Amino acid sequence: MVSPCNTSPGLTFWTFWSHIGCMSVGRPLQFDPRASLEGAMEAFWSRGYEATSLQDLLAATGLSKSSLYREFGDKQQLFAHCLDHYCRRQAEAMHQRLEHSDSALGFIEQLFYNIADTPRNEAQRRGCLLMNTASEFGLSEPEITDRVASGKAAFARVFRAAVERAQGEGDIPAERNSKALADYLVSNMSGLRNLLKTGMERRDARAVVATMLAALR
Amino acid sequence: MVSPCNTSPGLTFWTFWSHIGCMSVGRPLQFDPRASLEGAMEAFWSRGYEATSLQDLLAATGLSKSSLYREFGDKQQLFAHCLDHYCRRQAEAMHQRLEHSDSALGFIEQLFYNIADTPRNEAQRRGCLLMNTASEFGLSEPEITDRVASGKAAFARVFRAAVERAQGEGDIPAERNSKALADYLVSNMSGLRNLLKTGMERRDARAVVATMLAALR
DNA sequence: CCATTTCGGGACCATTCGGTCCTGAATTGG
DNA sequence: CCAATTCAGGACCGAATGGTCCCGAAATGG
Repeated sequence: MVSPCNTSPGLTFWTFWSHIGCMSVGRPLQFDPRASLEGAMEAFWSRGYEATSLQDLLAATGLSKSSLYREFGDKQQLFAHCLDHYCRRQAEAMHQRLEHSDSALGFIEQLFYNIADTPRNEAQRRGCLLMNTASEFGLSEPEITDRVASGKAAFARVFRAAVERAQGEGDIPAERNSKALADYLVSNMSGLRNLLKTGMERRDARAVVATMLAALR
Repeated sequence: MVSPCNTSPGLTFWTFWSHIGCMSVGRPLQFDPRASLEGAMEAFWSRGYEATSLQDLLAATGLSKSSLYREFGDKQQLFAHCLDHYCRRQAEAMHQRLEHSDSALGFIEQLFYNIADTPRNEAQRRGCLLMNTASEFGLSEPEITDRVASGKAAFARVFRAAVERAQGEGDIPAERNSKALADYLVSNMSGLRNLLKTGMERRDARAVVATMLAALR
């Protein structure tokens, strides 16, 4: 009986034997867990949870079935990891873009117009994995619902920071409730992306964005 | 060989023998096709397309497997009928409520606040079947995509009528583009309902609605 | 070179999937 | 009562589902 030592970054955990040290004997990982996770995320993002089969996941990750189960557990656990990864990645990217933008309102505007400009094909108009998940699962699976809630909160936090910076920059009235505006932006993000899935034209989408932005002033 | 005569209202079709007349010999329908369709619609509405099994549909319709297939065809055809039925029913109900409302803007406000007030449980926060479908299928299945597009158009039409009436009543500036506002309302309907699926509190949802309504003025 | 460890692939599992079809019962008009 | 018709239920189907497990191969530290 030896201290379990998993070399995978994401799933490593430490027992009370861990101070002994983790001797890496045996065959090392032959794949990049991050890349595999990313691949699975892409698959779920494109097709949703139910419609993504294990076959799809094997193809997307490049793993064998046994490797996938050993590394990520069952389908739902893998999905949970993908969702977390997506939210962290996406929220961080938004945060970065906000930081490097000289106008917070400009950041918001560009973000939404970029979404409105999404080309009209299936591969690109796949929505937001987080809100897709909210739509598919709703409040049915607590395991998922919790992650969706915290993911949504992460997005809202970035939006709120953007709103408050825009208020400091004089682009949004200071008396507006930044939390409500942040939720409003999340709502419109979801709504707009969903509308794009109905096949809406680019110019119509841009008109919706313009209308939505008017509420910020 | 006799002229096929289907007593079901939804699926009746006429051959070139139909002028002979449709003699209703044999055992008549033992179920109400409308009620069965409604039941199937409820099931799809609650669980989505993929997650709803034939077993679920049999339970929801009260039909035997053979009856269901004879009456509605396969799962996807049944779903298409349910989606059409939902859009017709829902758009008509909205239209009625608009007609009987003395303020078009009030109609819009009440509609959205009612959504925001949806109790926080799984059964009630199941979103809008149309937008759920857009989310689940996206642009992948042409058969579905077309229906989603026309369903969305039906909703937008009601909203547009409401906006234009509100403009006539002086509640929305006449120079605002009613088509863009209508799409904006559809977008927010979808976004708000999706946000509710993340477990959002009632008061936060109402704050989002208030923000969204501000864009109309 | 060897003992140890974990790799990857696939055989195998029961279950469920959507879907077809057969059969006896039920209900009709004549 | 009979012939005609179509009902409802379930047996049955192949395929695919998510998931487990075994085994030879491979890569390690000593």
